[in-house]
Amino acid sequence: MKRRKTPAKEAVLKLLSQRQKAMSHDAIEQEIEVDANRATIYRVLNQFCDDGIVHKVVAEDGKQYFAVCMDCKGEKIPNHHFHFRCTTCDTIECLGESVHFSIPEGYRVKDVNCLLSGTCPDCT
Amino acid sequence: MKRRKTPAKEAVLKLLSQRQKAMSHDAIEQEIEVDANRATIYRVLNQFCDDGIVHKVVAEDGKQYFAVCMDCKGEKIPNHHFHFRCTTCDTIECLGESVHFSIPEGYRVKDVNCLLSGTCPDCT
DNA sequence: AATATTAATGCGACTTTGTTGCAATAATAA
DNA sequence: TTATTATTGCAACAAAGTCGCATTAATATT
Repeated sequence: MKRRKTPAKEAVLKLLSQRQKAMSHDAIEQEIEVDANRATIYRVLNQFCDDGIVHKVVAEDGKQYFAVCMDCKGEKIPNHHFHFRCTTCDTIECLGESVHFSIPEGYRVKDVNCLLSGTCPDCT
Repeated sequence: MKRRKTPAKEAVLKLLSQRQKAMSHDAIEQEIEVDANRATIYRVLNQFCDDGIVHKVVAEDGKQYFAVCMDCKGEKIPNHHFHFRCTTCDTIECLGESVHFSIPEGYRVKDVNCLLSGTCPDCT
């Protein structure tokens, strides 16, 4: 399926690129420059995820956050480092720090999701 | 507010104690020995959380999982160690291993949520 | 043991987050 | 300029949780 360039896609990607942080659908819809339907935004975001342009983090609030992750460009599973969620400005950013762990015998790890939360420097 | 001993509470706590793992509301409702309304189960679980008897983990699927955590008994914020979610049997368990990290200046960490996922020994 | 107090329950309605089917629209290719 | 089909909007839907309110039932009181 070939991809087409559309206003919605451009706007979402622009917004996500400007912010360095992961945003919820909600925040994206509010701050985006174009009017776009909720479904459209989700579809655009999911497509970006599929294409590896954007990645998705699920926070302790159960919501999905999307970001153009700068540090982990290209990684298919970009969650092996810590993320930080600021509960004040409600965004998530990648921290450079990698996650280290060792697990007991018999466990097969397919995904790593490490999220710290609190307040970020901008909100202190 | 004083707490009362009710069938629903006993059943939930019994189930959660038998399993060593965190279960979703859904799983609890299915496996519980008593009939209980969805709202009731959630209220019971949340009350247990408030009382520090049970704790809650939110997984990458965005759902809440509840467990009587054996290792972190008494801890108010019991998430400073890794959790493991088995995507086959759909339960979460506490791994003993603690989470170590250092964060850049200016960040104030209030909560730690580290979840590995894959398949557990029982499901391999 | 009978009664009063109020925590706990069930029900239904509601919210939020996210997805999906379908017809209409609009990028791209021809 | 037209044909192709990716994308969009809309509405409906689904799942996870929460909440208000009247009813029920633990506990305390007499």
